[in-house]
Amino acid sequence: MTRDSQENYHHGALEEELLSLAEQRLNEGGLERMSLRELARQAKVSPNAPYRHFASKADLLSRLAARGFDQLDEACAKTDGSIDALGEAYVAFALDRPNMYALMFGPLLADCDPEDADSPLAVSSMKSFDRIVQAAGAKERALAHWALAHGWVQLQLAGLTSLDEHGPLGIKRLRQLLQD
Amino acid sequence: MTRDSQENYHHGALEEELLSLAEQRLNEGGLERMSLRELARQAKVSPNAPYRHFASKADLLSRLAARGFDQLDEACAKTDGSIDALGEAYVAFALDRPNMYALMFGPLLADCDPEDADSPLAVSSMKSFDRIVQAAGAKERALAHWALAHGWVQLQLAGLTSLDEHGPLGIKRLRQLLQD
DNA sequence: CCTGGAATGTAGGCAGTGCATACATAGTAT
DNA sequence: ATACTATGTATGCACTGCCTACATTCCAGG
Repeated sequence: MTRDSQENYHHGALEEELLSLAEQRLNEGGLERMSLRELARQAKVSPNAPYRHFASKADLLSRLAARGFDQLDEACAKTDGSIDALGEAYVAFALDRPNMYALMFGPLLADCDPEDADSPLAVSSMKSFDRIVQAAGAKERALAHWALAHGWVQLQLAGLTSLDEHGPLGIKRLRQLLQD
Repeated sequence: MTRDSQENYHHGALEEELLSLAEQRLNEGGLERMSLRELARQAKVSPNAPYRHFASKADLLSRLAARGFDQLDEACAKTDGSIDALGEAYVAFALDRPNMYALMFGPLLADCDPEDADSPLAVSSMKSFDRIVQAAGAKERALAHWALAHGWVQLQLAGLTSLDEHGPLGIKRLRQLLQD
């Protein structure tokens, strides 16, 4: 190795930068076009360097999803804690970061769940769930509200809601429509 | 080419077999492990043969998703047409074919929607939507019911519902929980 | 019948990927 | 100073989607 390369042979904070780059790339482009090799390229590092910090690509994505749940929880923490306010913040977050939201509720979540309960993703997702439970008062009620918000988000992201001529719907309105 | 290969040089129904194999492989294994080349291998055909029937892998998957919507619609058609019965059938279908359901509501749906409205996927998904609208009586009401059912399915598939100690919830119960 | 084009298959190759193994270098505790 | 560990590089393998070129088969119009 040459002399001057000694100064940056070690990156110093590769793990953080990789996650940050991945998040950026996820929010702009999408999940399909993201590869470990390209992340390494952007971090100006060899193609295999990421493997010193992440066991696999799925591991990297799992960490990223955990970060997403943390951000979601942070956004929810800024509300007054009522179910409606929480629902608004939840939907706004998902619509603002559709790719991140898709990743968070992708196959990674279902896979990691049973295996080890203290993986970053399991921990962060549970924290989000706990907040919803607290706002709803009971687990079953929390599940119901979560299901409605989640489904509503998904339908909007899939473009299925372009047929409502009566302006944008809110969660409260959806709940009303469910009562007749 | 040798003499005996003349009899099966042309497969005859490659398109249908590829879709069928893909569906099978999707329902068993999952989407990640499915590759065009492997489908071609299973159909005993050259790696590039699929490209005579599908413009790309995404095209194949889009066709497969359309098939999924057709199957969903078929399952819904067997009910009495009430919202509750339709919801039950909907949820049962999704839980029975989780990977197919995930594909149907994956990025392909959002992508194809605006471009051309008569792609197989757009046509089949709209047909499903129309059935829900008819059962619900109005578009907005249909969207609300759809969102609840869809979200509930997703939460179950993600394994987030393992915390309900009070036995399995139904959609009707969920709707009750939303009313207080 | 036969013949020319369209449909459908094969052959080979390219760029890119995730990942395994082996090796080099930098930081750190003793 | 020296051993150890963390972090990076080099090389390579098997695989993928997809491109271009070529071969074979089917089928309609003379």
